[in-house]
Amino acid sequence: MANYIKLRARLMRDDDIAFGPGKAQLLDAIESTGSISAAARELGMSYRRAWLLVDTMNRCFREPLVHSAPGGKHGGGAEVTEAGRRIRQRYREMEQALRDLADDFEKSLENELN
Amino acid sequence: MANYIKLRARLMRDDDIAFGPGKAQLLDAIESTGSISAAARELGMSYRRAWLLVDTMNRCFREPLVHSAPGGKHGGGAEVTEAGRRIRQRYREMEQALRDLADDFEKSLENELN
DNA sequence: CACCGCTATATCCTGCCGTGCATAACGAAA
DNA sequence: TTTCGTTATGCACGGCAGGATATAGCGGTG
Repeated sequence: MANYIKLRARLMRDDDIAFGPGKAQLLDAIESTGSISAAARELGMSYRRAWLLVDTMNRCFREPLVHSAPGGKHGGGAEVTEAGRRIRQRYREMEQALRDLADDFEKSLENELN
Repeated sequence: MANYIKLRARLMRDDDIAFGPGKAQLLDAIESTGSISAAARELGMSYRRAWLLVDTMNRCFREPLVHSAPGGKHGGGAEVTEAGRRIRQRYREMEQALRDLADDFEKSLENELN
């Protein structure tokens, strides 16, 4: 039996999601593959979706988190900027702190379950 | 501009959601109205959905969180059990602790936004 | 200078979640 | 014993998020 607390923390800017778990994961994939399309393939999502996530991130923050360019060798590509890495790290730190806290509560709720 | 961190914590039991923010709110509404259907109306959700949420809760936990009965005066009704109140309170405490923690991180992320 | 893989964007299509609706059973009260 | 509002459950419809597909433009490299 897999009993656990599923957490989700999203940084909202008005009505759109500036940052969240999916976007953090996407930054990882872009960093390791060097392109949005390869990252999308790696994560099993459509290029459309990946591009929309990147676009939303870049629009929400002061500095872009991903720098991308068409053309060039093997067709340009994309890279995670300094700001991107910084924001991702802050987010991950928050995620970890939330996780630790949730785990403290987990047992007291879990032992009420079947 | 409404910038904030949206949090969601769900207690999972295998594949179904044993408890979460919607179920906590539903318990409140059942407590104040005395029936599942009135609670659903109050929250603007379908009776079907409300009933499914109650059913999932009751199946996941050792003791039922809601006791319900058909028939009777004005058609039976439903009430939140002692276990229901206890679990809801534990959950709310966790939610509050997570909220406080997230607020600490909020500013360091928020001031990167537009 | 043609090729290639990528970015960028629009349009169509689909699967899923939840609502709406319909129905049956229940049991206290009048 | 009739009435009434509820519990309990199934089924068909609709909205919408995301996938699939199509197309155009870009610019190093061979």
